[in-house]
Amino acid sequence: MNNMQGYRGTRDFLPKEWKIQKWLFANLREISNQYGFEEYEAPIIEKLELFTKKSGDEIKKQLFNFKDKSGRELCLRAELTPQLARYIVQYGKGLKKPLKWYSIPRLFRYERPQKGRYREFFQYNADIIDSNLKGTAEIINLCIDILNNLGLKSKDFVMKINDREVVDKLIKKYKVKTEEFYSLLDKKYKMSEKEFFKELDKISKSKELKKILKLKDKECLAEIKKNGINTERMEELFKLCDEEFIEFDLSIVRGLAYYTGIVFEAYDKKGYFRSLLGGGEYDNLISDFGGPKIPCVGVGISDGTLPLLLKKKKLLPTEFKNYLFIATIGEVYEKAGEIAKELRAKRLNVYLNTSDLNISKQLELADSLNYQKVLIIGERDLKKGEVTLKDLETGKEKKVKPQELTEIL
RNA sequence: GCUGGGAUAGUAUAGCGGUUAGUAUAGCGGGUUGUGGUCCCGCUGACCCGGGUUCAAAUCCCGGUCCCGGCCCCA
Repeated sequence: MNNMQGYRGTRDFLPKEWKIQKWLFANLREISNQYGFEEYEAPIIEKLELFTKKSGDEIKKQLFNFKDKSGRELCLRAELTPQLARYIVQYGKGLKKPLKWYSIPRLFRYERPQKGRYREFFQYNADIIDSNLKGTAEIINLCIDILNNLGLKSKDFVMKINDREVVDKLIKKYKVKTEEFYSLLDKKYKMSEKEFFKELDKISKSKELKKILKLKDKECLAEIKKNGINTERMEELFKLCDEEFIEFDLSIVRGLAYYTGIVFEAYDKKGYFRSLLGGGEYDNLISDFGGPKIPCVGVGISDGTLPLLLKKKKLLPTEFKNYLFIATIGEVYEKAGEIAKELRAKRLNVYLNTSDLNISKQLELADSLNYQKVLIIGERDLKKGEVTLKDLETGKEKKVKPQELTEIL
């Protein structure tokens, strides 16, 4: 074919695709604002050190890193949280807390592209700096609201919640190896139940633990409590969230080291896709970056999986209406320009024909661009002091005087 | 890092050793030079690259490149 394709793992957003992207962002912003979260931004380029600090040099394999002309080690940001941590360390002293902040960064990861995974992607982030259990509930409710607002209901997704502290207590009580146990939990849904318990048998012979892992949701939590482990925070959290959407699930552990308490992930109910979003409480990140110890909670929603589910559920918008298209016939451009200027002064969406297309072609163009109305300004009519206003949906049209337009439209 | 599949017009596809490389859709032009959507006609437009096998390759073989999946990982 050709070698004009874009770079591996990136996506090209023509107006058609970008409109959907913007629609998604608009939803995220709307709900975030409703929850009183403030938007912020951060540089796409950062010092490499900021990303290797917490995750070690290993992470370099997954980063787009490079040197600037003075030899400084830099990279394209692969996540937002370290930048947020940097902001808090750098500017946090002067900011009243708690902070409820969100952002929709473009992120870059050097990894193999897969379904719903790209090398360049967007990931909505919302965090509460200086948070508590109520804050965690607020973030979870925010996420549920976002998904609801996009048209996803409780039959479509479930918010799975776990508490890392509970997992850690299980690990201690049943004397299993932390890494092995986490890794097994994480893989729970990737294997059959039989396989899972066969694997579990290799790392623990405990009948109690086995029983816990056989149970689900509330029953699982109750069983854990019965075995003397404190599950109070989970119970409190359940009171603060909408039960319709949430579920306790021990297998939600999240990969990263920085989560310390409650963690959560939303999944489509059919289990077609990877997680739709994920987040949790992190208490040590700010201090790890040299700041004070501040409990935080955050969530990330990337544009990898979520649009796949929305598409499957036919929830992506297909039509974006524009308002007024001004078509011209003959030498009327000056007058058309004046009219456009007046209407635009009213903040209306006005497309002014600048082409030499004939009226048929202009109407076709207006139609394909989804304009609701066309104002036809023709030489012949204009001599009579008239223009034609046509409704593209109904096909009806009427003659009006140019000076009436600002009233009518 | 490990693996499976694939590559034909802008897009989606048919063809599976000999085809004027077919179809749909989009684009452009016309039917209709002051009226779009429907309809009709026309035009533009493609076999990823390199090598091999063969009288003959889009088709078979080898290598490359790229794409799409899965595993690992997933902040």
